[in-house]
Amino acid sequence: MEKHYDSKAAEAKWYQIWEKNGYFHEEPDARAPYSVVIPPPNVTGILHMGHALNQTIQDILVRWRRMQGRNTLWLPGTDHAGIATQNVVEKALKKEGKRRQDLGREKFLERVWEWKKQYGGTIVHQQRKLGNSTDWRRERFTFDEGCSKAVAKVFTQLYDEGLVYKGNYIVNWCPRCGTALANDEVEHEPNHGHFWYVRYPVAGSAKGVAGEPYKDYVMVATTRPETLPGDTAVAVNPKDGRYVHLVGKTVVLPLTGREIPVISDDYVDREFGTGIVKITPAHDPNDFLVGKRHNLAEINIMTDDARMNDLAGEKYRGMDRWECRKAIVADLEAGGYLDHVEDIDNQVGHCYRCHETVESRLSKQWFVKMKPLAEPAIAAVKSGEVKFVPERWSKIYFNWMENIQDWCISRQLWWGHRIPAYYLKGGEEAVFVAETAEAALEKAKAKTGNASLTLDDLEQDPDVLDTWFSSWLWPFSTLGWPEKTKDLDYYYPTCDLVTAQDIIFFWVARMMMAGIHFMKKPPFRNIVIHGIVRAADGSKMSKSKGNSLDPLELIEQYSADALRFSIALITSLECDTKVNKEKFEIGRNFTTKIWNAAKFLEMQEQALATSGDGRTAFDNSGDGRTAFGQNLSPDDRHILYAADLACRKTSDLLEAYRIQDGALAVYDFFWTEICDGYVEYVKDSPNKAVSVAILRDVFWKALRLLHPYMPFVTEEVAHQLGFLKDGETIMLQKFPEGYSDAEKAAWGVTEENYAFVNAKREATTALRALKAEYKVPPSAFVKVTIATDDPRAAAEEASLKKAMRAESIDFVSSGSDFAMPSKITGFGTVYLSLEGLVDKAAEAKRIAGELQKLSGFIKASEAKLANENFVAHAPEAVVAEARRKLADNKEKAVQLEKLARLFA
RNA sequence: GGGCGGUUAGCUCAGCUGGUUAGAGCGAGUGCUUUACACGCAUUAGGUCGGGGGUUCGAAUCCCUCACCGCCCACCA
Repeated sequence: MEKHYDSKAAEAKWYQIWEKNGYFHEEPDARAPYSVVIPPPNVTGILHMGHALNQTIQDILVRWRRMQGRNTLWLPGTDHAGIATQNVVEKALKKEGKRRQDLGREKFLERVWEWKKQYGGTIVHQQRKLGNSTDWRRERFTFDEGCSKAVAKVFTQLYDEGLVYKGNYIVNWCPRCGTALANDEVEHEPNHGHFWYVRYPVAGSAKGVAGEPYKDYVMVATTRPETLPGDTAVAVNPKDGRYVHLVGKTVVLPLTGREIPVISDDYVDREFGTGIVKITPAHDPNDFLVGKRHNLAEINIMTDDARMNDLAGEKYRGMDRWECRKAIVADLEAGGYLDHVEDIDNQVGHCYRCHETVESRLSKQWFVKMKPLAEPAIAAVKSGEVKFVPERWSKIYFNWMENIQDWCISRQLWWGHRIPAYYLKGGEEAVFVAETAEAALEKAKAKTGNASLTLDDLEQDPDVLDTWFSSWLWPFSTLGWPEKTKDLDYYYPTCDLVTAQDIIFFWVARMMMAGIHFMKKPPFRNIVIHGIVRAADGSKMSKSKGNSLDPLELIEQYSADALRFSIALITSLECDTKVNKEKFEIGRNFTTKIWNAAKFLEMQEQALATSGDGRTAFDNSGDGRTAFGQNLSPDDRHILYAADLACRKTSDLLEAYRIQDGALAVYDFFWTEICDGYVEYVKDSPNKAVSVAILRDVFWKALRLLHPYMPFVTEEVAHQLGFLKDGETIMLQKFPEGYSDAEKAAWGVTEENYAFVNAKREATTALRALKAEYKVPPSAFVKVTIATDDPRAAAEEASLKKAMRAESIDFVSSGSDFAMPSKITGFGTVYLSLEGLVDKAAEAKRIAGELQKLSGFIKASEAKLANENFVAHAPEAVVAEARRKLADNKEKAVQLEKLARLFA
């Protein structure tokens, strides 16, 4: 093996082999399936830390299940991302001095498809760098032919069921993007604005004095004076004694002379502003609802790009909304209508894409009625059919689902699934919804009785559907729906959905609804929610802030395995993950450790080969284990026990989605048990051939346990060490399950032995600590005395001598008594003979401190044991443990007192 | 305003349904070029588990309350 591991070469080589050999791809068969669909990243996207986290978790689960023998599908793909993609292409056009309108719809869409062909694969290539074992042969795109068919079918079916409707509605409108935005797509931000207090004269009021043109008026406070021309009422609270007498009267709308009614409505907050609100149904969502309740006219005074239209009045027509605000305020002031202005802090909505201030606007949009879809989706989680991991997210899900609003699904874009609704040219009244234009034509003929209609007489709705309208079908549209395919039959419902908390509403909840409605089964069994990757200071990573880490750079610097393992180790499903670059050194260091340990094993085997022993004890057939013989040493049996434990633990933890704990378990097994523990033993093992064979066996187990976390280095090492031949892959090896009871019995692998060796190591640690405490150089050979009654102890003399760097070890019975510094361990009391000089005063002081601490513990334990209730109620094991601990501490105290006398 | 989390060692976090003297990694200190590995080995020091109350023989863990931090939803004309 080479001195250093070349991660780049290994990653490039193995990924290509895996993909080419079709290891990521399976076909339905008799085995149990394990399927996962990837949350499709935007086709415009580039890989960021969020993807790295999300996909690492999925790949760990997928590779683990595959090794368990499940028929595994991890389906990749991308999202066509309506606005984002259109923006990218429009930006490119702008550089050529063109707008999309200059090209026209057809040509523009061609441009977008061209763009997609050229750049759309970026993220898909980047994902390969992570080592994702996604089935690229089944890669899908939300705007491909199959997904588009599914979308048309779904829209049509929902329409036929009365769940899709077209309505006049107040929507959030982005004047720059020229499209409606869902509530979730509006970002509210604090704004320092103004409150303009405006007098609306009561109709018929007499002229007033100078500066107050009318005697009787109501005072309205508004933050948006530019919408004034659209007012169709002013409202007061019905319980507001100050104003009830006005209800039913009319006031004159300033600057227009139009008379509008005073109405009463609970919506008005008596405490806020003046308690009188101007009602502009066409430009405010709350006013819109008030208007509906009171049958008010809806006067839309703005154009699509937020300029004033004809209805705003001759003077303001064509002005942009902010200009108009200035003009109207000036005119109100000039006319004596403006009473005063106050500063106010409020929230203003912005477009999540372009950050333009959102305008509430009346328009015709398509909606999906959500209540009937939500109910069964709530029930599926309530019944436990679908589970959230961690469970607490179900609360958030319920909260949203139970208060669900209708979903505005139309978008005024060109890039997206065109709404399959058709109108007769020249009239918008009659709508024909069908999956194809031809089918719509048949409907039109039937409805109108006009058999001579042709496709030319129809025009399709110009709008497209919200991107999520294709994403919510992802778990089944990608498997072939609406066709009845084998894949659909076999892989649906999927098993786990892994995603971040931020798209529970956008995506997860909607997939639940669509899956249940169209497939009659929820789309997945477990919804695994992980946190968000944050910068070291806890803030969100963003390119503009410059605090984001680039996974590709991290791979370049530390390797893909390092990135994956580090992420797995530092990420808990419970909370967000804060990362900085240094965190990835954990994985990098671990990769190096694995490589070096492999080199050690190789060297040991080569040494055996030249000495004639060869690799006799190891046989890679079957599960790679063999009878190691009957006379294994305690250390041999110890590592076998540890390996057995690690296998069981890792599987159990992964089963519970405790990916972090699983990573820690394997890490600890490999580093602490194998490298720090067993490798040190193997170096001087009295029975090298057997010990090296055992090392080889547990090494192979460890590699397979690690493979889901670190696919590349495990594959490379498995081949380097000859665990696998050319043409084989670790990906498809069996995930290790631990040893059988028969094997463990034959080898004498027991928990007692495991504890015994741990105790032995504790004795070594204690001795080293004694050396350090008394400033004895670690390399110095010392005289050691161990007081113990364990009959197995003396047999460990050789290995202890080596580990302790002891010149001699005297084993004596436990009652013995020496005035030497000592430590009590599970192995016995370890004494260090101090032949050198020690600062007596300092030692006495230190010992006194320790004694004090110890007496505190002893007092506490004694009190505990004197407590009848404790003895009566606590489990026996706990009481026994307490007694033993007390005895230990008392013994320790006795030793310390002796030592104290020595230094006195 | 409604909802959900969090507060444990200098930092990032474990600690599952209450039970030894509360753990890990990083960081810090000290000592080691012992031929797998300084991306390493050995060793040491750091915490009255946010405050207060309660339940219990026993609370980081359960309950109440307060404080602070974060996120989500709805938003005030």
